[in-house]
Amino acid sequence: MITAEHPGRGRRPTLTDVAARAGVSVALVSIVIRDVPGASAESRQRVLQAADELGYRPDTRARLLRSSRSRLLGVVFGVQHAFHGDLVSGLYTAADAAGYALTLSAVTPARDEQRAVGSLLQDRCEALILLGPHASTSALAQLTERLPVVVVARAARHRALDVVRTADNEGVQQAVDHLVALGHRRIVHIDGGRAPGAAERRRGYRDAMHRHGLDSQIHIEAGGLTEDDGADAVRTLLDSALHNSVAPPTAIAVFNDRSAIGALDVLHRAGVAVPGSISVVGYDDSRLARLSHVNLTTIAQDTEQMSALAVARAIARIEGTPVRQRELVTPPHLVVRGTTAPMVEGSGHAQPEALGQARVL
Amino acid sequence: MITAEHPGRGRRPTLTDVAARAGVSVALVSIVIRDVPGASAESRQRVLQAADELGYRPDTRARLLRSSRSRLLGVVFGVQHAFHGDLVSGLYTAADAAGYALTLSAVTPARDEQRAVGSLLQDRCEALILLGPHASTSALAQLTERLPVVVVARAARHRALDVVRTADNEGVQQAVDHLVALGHRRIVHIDGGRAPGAAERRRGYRDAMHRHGLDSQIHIEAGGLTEDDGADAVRTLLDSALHNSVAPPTAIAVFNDRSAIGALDVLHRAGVAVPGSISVVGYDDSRLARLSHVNLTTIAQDTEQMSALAVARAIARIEGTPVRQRELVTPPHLVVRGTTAPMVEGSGHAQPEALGQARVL
DNA sequence: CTCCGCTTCTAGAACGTTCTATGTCGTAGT
DNA sequence: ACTACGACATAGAACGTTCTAGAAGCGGAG
Repeated sequence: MITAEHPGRGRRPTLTDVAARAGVSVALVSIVIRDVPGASAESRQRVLQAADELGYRPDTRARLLRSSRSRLLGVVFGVQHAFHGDLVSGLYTAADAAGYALTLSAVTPARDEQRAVGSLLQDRCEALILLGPHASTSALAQLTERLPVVVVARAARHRALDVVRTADNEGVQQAVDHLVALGHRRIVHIDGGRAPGAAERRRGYRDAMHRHGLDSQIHIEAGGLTEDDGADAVRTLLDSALHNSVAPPTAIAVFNDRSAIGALDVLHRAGVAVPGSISVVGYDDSRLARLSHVNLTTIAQDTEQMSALAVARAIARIEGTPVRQRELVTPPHLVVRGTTAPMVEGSGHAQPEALGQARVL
Repeated sequence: MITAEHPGRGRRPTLTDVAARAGVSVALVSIVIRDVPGASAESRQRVLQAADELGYRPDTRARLLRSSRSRLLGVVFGVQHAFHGDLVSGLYTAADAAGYALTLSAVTPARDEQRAVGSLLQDRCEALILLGPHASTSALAQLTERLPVVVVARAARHRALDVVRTADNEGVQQAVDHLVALGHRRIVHIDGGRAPGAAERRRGYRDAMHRHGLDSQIHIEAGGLTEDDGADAVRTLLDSALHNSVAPPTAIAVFNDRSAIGALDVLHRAGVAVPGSISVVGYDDSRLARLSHVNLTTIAQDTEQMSALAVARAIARIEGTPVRQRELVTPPHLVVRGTTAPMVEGSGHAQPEALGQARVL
């Protein structure tokens, strides 16, 4: 594919070089390279051969400079978040299909969002796609004065902002529905505290419990978004079951996978069988959840659809297509793995012998 | 920072606009914007104000087009690998400090390395930095005919390729040294099979054991790079300790963190105390290892130094600075966390009661 | 033979920068 | 008073591409 003809690294070949070698004008070479009508089959062939021999590659920057359109979407993502990685994958394919290209700009511990956005602004992007941005809604809104902005995986209510996110409440509802279908009734929610999305997931839990007539069973345990938060919450649950002789839950819907993993860890160490005695559902379908020894039933956000929507929306804005709502909410879906099972008779009752070790922790 | 003066999204302001508003020539504006000598304090002030009022941003592409130098480094990374994320972070800061900019190009399940590289080639990068590339060494070498190529975190022996990687053998040696210093003697290595770097880590294990006069204790258990591989290996170890009444190891040095986590999981479930009965060392210092409930002692690759070296090397090639070796090998370092502890008397001997549950798995 | 229309090709002007060369000051040296 | 010089400013050509307008060639209709 890459011909080794000209090993010299001196100057990269330009249209002029190709034109000279093929014995035609620069304009004609441009026509052939872009594969637009206006050249005979014969010269087309000749030009392509010359280009190949020289190892010619069009210079994107010069190309963009000339044409007012850049067909370029800027993407800001967190280099740490596995979830963003999935989204970026989807963005590439969606943009590709629409004939747009992507420029990535990473947020790292040493490179804040502002710099990431700044570098994209200089790059002639026609729109910005921001994955889970930390900036305030008003700061984001200000950006829209320069170019369309699509916020992904985060809520942001503003008339100028487009938002693509998952229906977090529905996700938790699905988790609860699943657990109820398995026969569970004492279902606890370990929440995400003040994390983005946490409020909505709490709401989803309450609604679902209510819908199933389980209002009396509603129990929200304070959690967070790290493994430790989940671990703490489960310790609290087990302790109160032990001391106050409260019946322990038979199922737990956790705010996210990380927290769920902390929860699982404590359950294992306490000798509580999962899913034998307690079923656990996470949220995110992160890589962690898929690990065979974790094998966590969880709620997946459809990253593919989200990125497709984000790209579509960005392009709609660029091209001035009228759109209905500013907020696109995709449905999440349940991924059943190994941490949920039908409730067996009696397993719902306190099992002192199984919970005995809980104090060790 | 971003003035809202001109909400119109029509045309982004150019040097000409700023020049007109400030009442000076385009060239002078260019001088001021680039902050090079050749403008009076007074007009500098006036130009900057005009630029700010218009919300002017230099157009990177036009800028690059004009100047032969692009000061741009192309980076190919896998969007899935947490490790690459760390490297990218480091690359940004290193490049920044050297006055270079980065263009990222991601490898995703649907976008192979060739495309990632191709897009960078069109972007006028002056050098390529490839993180853990999959392409064959000869394919990589061919690229060097066009521009300097630095391969990171992977071995590649070729006279035209620069390589930055970690001394994998030293890493395992440090792990063994640490364990020996804690009093351990029966130290097993769960290896990485045919994974890149596995052979060298095996070698490091053998050398270190030999250096400590523990040749008779050398025991390499077949592993791999996933959690399951580690789990399987530990099961084998425990089984053979039980059936053949072989003394079980008091410490395990595992190929990588993922495999170590699988190993830890099996140990926990088998009721073997870590680090009470068995110490475990991982490799990579991945995010997983740092999780509080995992808290794995591990070997860290110095991503910061690796990325600094990669950038430095790329720039050296670009600027024609002569360099000594083509291969830069950085030393890894031990990160002591909670899965290693001094060997206690007697803990090295078979503990049937502790291993009893191993068969359950 | 002229004129039209078609296809194929080309010259030359953009695009937004930077760079080179040159110009215009005012001040100081002879 | 003439030159010399530094500091500041500008005109205009690049960079590699695309785009607009038009030229050249050619076959066929009038």
